[in-house]
Amino acid sequence: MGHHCCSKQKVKRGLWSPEEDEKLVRHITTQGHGCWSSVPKLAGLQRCGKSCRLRWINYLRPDLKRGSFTEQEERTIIDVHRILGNRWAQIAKHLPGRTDNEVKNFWNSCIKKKLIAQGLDPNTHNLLSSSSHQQSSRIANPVQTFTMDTTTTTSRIANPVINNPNPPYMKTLHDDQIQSLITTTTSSCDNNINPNSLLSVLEFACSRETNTTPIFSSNSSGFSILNDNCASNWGSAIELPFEQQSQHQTSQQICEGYTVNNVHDDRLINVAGDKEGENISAFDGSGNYDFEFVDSALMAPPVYNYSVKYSIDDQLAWDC
DNA sequence: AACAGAGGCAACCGCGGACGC
DNA sequence: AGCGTCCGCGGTTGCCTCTGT
Repeated sequence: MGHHCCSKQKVKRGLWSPEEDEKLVRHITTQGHGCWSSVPKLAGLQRCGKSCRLRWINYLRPDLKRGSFTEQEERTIIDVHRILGNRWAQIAKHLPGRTDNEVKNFWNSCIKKKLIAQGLDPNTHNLLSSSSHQQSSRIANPVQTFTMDTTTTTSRIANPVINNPNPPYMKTLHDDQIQSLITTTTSSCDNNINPNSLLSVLEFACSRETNTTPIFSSNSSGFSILNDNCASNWGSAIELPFEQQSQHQTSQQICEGYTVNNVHDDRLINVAGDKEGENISAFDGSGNYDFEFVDSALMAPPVYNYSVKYSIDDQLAWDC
């Protein structure tokens, strides 16, 4: 069965010839694509509009980056996938010059196997050995909205990002423990967070406060926040001197070993050099990280600060 | 050299949402 | 409100190339 958009006409299928590519490129660069369904006729192609669109987006667009994925791109894909799942188009927005199709293919052919080889479930990013119990219960009872419980937290959150399959601090949380950690309070936020992921909890906390979708990511120097609206965001994390940390914090211990400090502070954070102005991370050299989330659209931004305190052992684990 | 199997990737398919009439 | 069309997305397919025997 052909596409409904082209069922009436005789269309060619399969691989595109260089001549067809040339026709399509010439048409779009001179006329723009306009309505895709009219492109084949105007460009003199025996293809359906859908096929033309796909060919242009995935292959002929001039801003596409060709070649292998870099390690940093791979890490970005993994980190964003952990938050968003198989939303390839959203993930691709974090990778300038890459298409959703390319990211999807790379995931299926390469990253997926790497994660499995590391003992991680590519769907949940949790350890394969411990994920089945939690995964099944989460599917059966999906959690849509959360806020953090500030009083009943006793267990450390497992970190799904790290590669070491058996880190000494890794603990598996059962659902009742997760529920004691996180409680549902709001219906206005549709974030679907993975309560096993510290980063996911932080991501939720920020998005709840700012109505944006910051994506936390780990890298060799600590954490970053990948701004969902910024394609070239990897360079946007700024290290702040730790002494700039706010003096007016209200602490929320989200689990043993981890504290999130929620700061409502009038102090204007210097975001010079950060074009998007969306994220800042600071490291004081003693195992304390401080997140300060700033809305770049505001000149005198409300500042939401998040500190995560953890041991040097944990830092090493993040770095590996 | 010939063949088979595996892997990578481009393209297709079907669905759902947005939009206009 | 209902219908048709278009577009974008994620899942899937199938072809081509590579690698091992």
